[in-house]
Amino acid sequence: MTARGGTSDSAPSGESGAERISDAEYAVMEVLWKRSPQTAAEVCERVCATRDWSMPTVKTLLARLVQKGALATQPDGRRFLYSPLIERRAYVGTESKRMVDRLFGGRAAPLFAHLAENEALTDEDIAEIERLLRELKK
Amino acid sequence: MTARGGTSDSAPSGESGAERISDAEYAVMEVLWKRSPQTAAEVCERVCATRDWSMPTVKTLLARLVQKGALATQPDGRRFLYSPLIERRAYVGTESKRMVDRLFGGRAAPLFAHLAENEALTDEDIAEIERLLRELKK
DNA sequence: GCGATATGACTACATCTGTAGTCTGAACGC
DNA sequence: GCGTTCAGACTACAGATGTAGTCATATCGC
Repeated sequence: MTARGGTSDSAPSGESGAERISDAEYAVMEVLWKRSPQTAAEVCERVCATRDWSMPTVKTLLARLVQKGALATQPDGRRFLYSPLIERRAYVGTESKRMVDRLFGGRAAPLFAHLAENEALTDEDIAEIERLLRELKK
Repeated sequence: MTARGGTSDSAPSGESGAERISDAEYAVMEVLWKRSPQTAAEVCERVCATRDWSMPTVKTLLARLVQKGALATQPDGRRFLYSPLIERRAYVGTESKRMVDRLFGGRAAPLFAHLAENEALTDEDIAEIERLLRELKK
């Protein structure tokens, strides 16, 4: 939740460390969750045009993610191959829960009400949610 | 909305300004959404013990929120009475959507899948969501 | 083998956020 | 009226984040 806010106390994925992954860092993680390992240059190819970043920016973000324990490095000649150390689903789960806790006191129904009101639910979403609800009731 | 991260571009509630409300600032807004107008001292009474903050901290957060356009001030003698300029529901809606956009590509069903997996859905939530689904299908 | 180069290491700086201290003066209370 | 006090205004500082530049060097390629 984007309230951005520095000194938070949640782990990137609940594993180790206590740092958060920032928006910019998350964009880098997304690239590597899609495909890894990759080099810094490869990551930049995928993200620099859309985000209007330059290579030094990506390198900084990668280094910070390594520092935070979110990425692993594997030497490959003069460069590193970067791989995620946290799973996307774990990260997404933690962040989702954190937002629900923060904005909705941990309750999912109010969140759903909000999304429904704002027409953020497609017919597909509805069908999928109904399917999930059926499974939950088993 | 959590990835904390400074220079974001979303408005507190889509009204004016381009600043985000941080976690700490949000705690202050919550107090004033519950009851306003209130003075800085009153806000501190409600939040300083639980957050282990002192009065200067609250005053800073209030001033920043005023600067961001999220709070209005009404002189009352030597002090101000603070009131929200943005509605909680608007803020919560924006933040929810932002997170769904960011983590789930704007789709709500995957979010529910995550919450369901993590047992974040109570029986009450499920019943409520079903009710909302029924209304949506009308 | 050697010059070129890519890339990590390191640095820079502005802004935001978290937390709090200091000071002044208008309001307050006696 | 006057001393006191409270609270806004202002300041401070550390850490996080966004964005990027510089440099040294090991690897690369010829």
